[in-house]
Amino acid sequence: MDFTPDPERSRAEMESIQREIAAEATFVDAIDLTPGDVTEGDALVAGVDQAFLLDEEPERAVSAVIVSRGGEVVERTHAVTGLSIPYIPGLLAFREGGPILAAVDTLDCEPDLFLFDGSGRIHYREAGLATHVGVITDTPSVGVAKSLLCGEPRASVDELPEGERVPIDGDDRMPTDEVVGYAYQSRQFDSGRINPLYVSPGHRVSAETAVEFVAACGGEYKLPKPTRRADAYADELKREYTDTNA
DNA sequence: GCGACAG
DNA sequence: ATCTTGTCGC
Repeated sequence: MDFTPDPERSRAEMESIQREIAAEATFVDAIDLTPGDVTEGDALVAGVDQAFLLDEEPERAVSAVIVSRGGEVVERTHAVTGLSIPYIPGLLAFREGGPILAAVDTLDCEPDLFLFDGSGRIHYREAGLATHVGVITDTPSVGVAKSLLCGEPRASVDELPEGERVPIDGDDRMPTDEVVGYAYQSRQFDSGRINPLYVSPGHRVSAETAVEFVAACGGEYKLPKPTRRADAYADELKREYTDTNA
């Protein structure tokens, strides 16, 4: 089945495709590597993020991918792609999925795990960006979002101590009651007012393991290092493509 | 009609 | 996501 994000689809078709993707997705561990392998340096982890050129017609996206192993960057690549549909909550993958795949396709290596910025199973149809791209590439993937799309934290997420996590249960807007992800406080300074990350399975990883992987990636900031690096790289590229054309 | 809503 | 410098607070 071809799940390539086609922006020309009608909204109903996109939603239908997402249900098919969710059916194909695996929300249990189906990966050889463990979070420990990330720490030990035996896993190739790819961080993916984007920056946008919105003052153009059509708008363009700069998709950046940085692959590291044991904290060392081993490859980085990117793609600049035209965007055809606006951002619609729940349909993010149809706007950004194609551009991301364009960048991933230019990769020389084959990552063992992808970290996407956005949701995975924490999605109305359990098919967020991380799940969509994870299923298409059939590669283990994790979604790392900075805010919650849907689902209900089992407990208050305010003043969550560093390193702690709170399960996110599926709510009435979702087709499941299971734990679809975790609120995870990667960094916390003095008083607890920093929002946690919302980590969810993309494909071939369980919610529990997804958080462990994010924790194993480390980093001195809120975002896991692979994501932060991709973030910085995307911004750097954006500056380049802003003043020039090619 | 009202509220909620990844990036 | 993006527009944007300095600034309030620990």
